[in-house]
Amino acid sequence: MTSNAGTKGVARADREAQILDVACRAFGEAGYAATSVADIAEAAGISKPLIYNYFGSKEGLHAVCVQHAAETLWAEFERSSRTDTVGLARAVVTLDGMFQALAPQPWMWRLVFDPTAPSDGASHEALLDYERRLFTLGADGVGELMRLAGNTDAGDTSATHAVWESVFRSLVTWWLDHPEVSPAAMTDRCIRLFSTVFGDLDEAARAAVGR
Amino acid sequence: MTSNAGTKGVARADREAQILDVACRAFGEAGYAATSVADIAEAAGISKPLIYNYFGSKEGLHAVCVQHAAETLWAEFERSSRTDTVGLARAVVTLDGMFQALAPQPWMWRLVFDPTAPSDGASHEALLDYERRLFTLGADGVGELMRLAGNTDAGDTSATHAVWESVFRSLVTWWLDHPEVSPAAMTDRCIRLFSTVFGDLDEAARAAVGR
DNA sequence: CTGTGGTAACTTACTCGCGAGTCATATCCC
DNA sequence: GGGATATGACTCGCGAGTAAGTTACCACAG
Repeated sequence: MTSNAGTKGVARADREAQILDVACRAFGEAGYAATSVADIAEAAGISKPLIYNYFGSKEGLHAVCVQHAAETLWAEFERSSRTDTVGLARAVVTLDGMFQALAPQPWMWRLVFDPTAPSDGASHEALLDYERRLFTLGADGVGELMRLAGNTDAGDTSATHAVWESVFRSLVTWWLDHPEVSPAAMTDRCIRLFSTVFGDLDEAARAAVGR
Repeated sequence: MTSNAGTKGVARADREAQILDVACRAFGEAGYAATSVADIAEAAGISKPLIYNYFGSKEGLHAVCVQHAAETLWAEFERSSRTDTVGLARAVVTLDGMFQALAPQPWMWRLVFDPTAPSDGASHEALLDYERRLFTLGADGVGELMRLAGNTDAGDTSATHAVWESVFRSLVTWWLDHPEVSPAAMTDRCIRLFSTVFGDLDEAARAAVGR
């Protein structure tokens, strides 16, 4: 009986890309802690040592996954931030962009907000860096709104920022838990919710996302 | 050298209570996954097998901890729900009660909302039961507000409920991350934030918590 | 009031499985 | 032949769970 070892004619770069793709899904769907390297190898149809050859360690592979996911999400946040909208309109635009970006690869979200991710090492650094950038973006928006509302207390602003990020996350998470809802329908829902809570939205909000 | 075995004159019930207390802190502060039974035994100044004698398994111990914590939090939610407040006033009362209940034992919160808790078994059942009860309570409040606002869409109500729970959780979490803020100061902060976002609060909200 | 047996409280020193990480080796292509 | 691609079969540590034995307390017989 012949061994299964030996090249299969797949170049390293291609194999790395394939492993990365499989790993992103696995880490994103099951979480870092619940995913073993053997799981990923099996899902990719290769053996465990190949992953170690190419990525060094489980954490090294995770770091690359996280960087990829963070870049994807960050690109979307940045794009939204460059529209000339403010306040709730800006929020709606950002949510709408995120729904569209996540539709083909919903696991990317949980990959970035994985509570079982390691709390040190390269992947942790990548996440911290992403969170810092995201924080700045969110803090700008919230800070301005608070100033407009006449509240300049630092603690209040900090807490409001935390609440806003949490609202954003819960809307995305709710959508991820209801996969039958299209991105457009979810954006409409967000507009309705904001209208219900804050009163009718500025026309700008609807216009910004083409409603 | 003599062995260390043998009773130390501590009755089973007392020892169980002591282990439970130590375990609640450990699970609540580090999370279920990151806490080993040996850690708990060491923190309690006893040996691992004693825990197995009394609680059967790590998960069995966790189940008792979770039940204890859920009962504590639930008692507080129920108490708040029996006040004759509605809308934002009710929210403020509930937050205020939770801050006061958590002040002497802040780890109880993360014990209940631990993302690394097991996803089956007795402790999972206890958490599901708690969440179901909590869900009903929250759904009532949110549903009524949505109806008053003229929105009866089931999906909208479901999403709003998710957002409200997330807002509640993020306010508590923010407070837990700022231990220098007293419960009373945090309640004041919540009142200010709600006022900033929704306009001035009904006097009822302030009166309900004695401001 | 003093042995004495039974039981509850307690520990030391293990087993066992799982998953991260490694080593030696095999096959293929140029 | 030599380097890139690949794998089977390991080691190793950690944490859950256990078997077997040790000590202190207590009820009761003498």
